[in-house]
Amino acid sequence: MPKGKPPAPSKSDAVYRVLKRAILDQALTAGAKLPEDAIGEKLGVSRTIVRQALARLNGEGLIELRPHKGACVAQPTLEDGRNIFTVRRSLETLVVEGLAGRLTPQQLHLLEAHVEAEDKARTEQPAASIQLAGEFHVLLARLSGNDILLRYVTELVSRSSLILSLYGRPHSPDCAVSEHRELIAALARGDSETACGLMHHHIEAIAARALLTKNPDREFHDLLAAYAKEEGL
Amino acid sequence: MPKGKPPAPSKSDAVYRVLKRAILDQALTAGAKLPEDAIGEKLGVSRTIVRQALARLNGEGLIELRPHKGACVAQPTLEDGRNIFTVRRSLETLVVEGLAGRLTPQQLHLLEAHVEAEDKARTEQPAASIQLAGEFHVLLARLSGNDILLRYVTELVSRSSLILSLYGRPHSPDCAVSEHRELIAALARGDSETACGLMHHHIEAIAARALLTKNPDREFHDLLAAYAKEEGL
DNA sequence: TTATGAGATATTGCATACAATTCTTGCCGG
DNA sequence: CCGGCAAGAATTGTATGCAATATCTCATAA
Repeated sequence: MPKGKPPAPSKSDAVYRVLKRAILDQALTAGAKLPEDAIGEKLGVSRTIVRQALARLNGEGLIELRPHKGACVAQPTLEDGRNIFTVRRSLETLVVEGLAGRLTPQQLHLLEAHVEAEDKARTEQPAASIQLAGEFHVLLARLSGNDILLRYVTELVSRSSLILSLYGRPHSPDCAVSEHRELIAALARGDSETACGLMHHHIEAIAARALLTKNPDREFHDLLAAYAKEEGL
Repeated sequence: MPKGKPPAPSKSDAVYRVLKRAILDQALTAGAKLPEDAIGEKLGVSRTIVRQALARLNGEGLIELRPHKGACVAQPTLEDGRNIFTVRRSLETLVVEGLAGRLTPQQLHLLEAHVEAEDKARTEQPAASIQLAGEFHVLLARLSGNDILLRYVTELVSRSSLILSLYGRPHSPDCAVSEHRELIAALARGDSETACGLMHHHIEAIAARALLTKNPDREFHDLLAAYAKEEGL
């Protein structure tokens, strides 16, 4: 029986997951300060643990870690946003390219069930909708069987949520469920060409929705922020 | 003068760089144990610092971090190797796609100077040759101006070194300098199509050289290792 | 009123001490 | 001679304390 061991539910991991979820749910909005002490006290662990979690989140680009100034939820610039979606487009196209025509019936069922859940959430609980949409892309990457690819896609999807919260229209569903359905259909019939094209445009559509710059001042703000960062301010 | 501040020469970073270099230079061969205490003593820092560096290296896939059992240099499986090169091919093609025809004369000169250094090192100090070949790819990614892309390519190039050391023919130059030259030429004349094709095949060639399985037993070994890992052994 | 600067406060950087777990060694029984 | 077991050693996981740095407060002077 392939049981392995319960993967050592380390405290650091727990804190990491809590913070990540809080960020993705926008309970912690972009730019929010993340003092080690306060977090540790709230969660009942020492600063050591919190520090590890923060370091990991920093590595994944979800928070920024300025020396002697503490951590805060990352505020990706518009350029970061564009870059993230550029890489996402490339990698997720690679995912579907490897998946077309190679999905087992079980895997197809998994995907369809997920999309159905998305559809249901879309009307019943719009909050979870965003999360589910992201998880669809992660699920696709997982099915590719390529762990490295999975890791990068997961990271990029997470960061996309930040982008959306900063520049997207509030509460806009970031993925159209219909596009997910079309994609699954193309994958099922092994039409790699169409599937890649669909994913390509799907990501473009997400990027378009996410990079709306709901606030015109934001561009200016980012421009300044970029210069400020170069000067270490 | 855009000076910024001296980027806070944190001790953790220093240890991280030392260990990373040691791994990439194969001073620490794959599978080598990395006891926190010993490293800390050697480098004159506390375990706290070493731990941070190890966590970061773990995040980048250069070491493995087994709970309560310590860290060791990662031993990527052949499948990991294939996955890494698959993603590299996709991302580095994206790099040249964005670079074709957009390189300034200064940037072109930088690339040519680098290749020249590679060529010189190829005969004079074959050890540095491998490192320089990797840095060429990182340099290209940097010129793309896409920070996310740069981060991923850097990571993948590093991990490729590990793959090469495990499965490649010893001391084989992992990049043909001539291929780098052709690529630069295509980029200079803005021939995106050709440049992408060249990069595509270049990565394929690297993968072929890196995944030779110089030792036939290795496949078997990896197979066992994969199963063992599932059982938590 | 505004700008400046010194002191106070808060937060991070780092090292050390202790607890928990795993690995080693040597003994004992079969 | 071999296998199992228990005590000890070694190594990692976590918490805490001190030092260094940044931030804030507020008084003082132009």
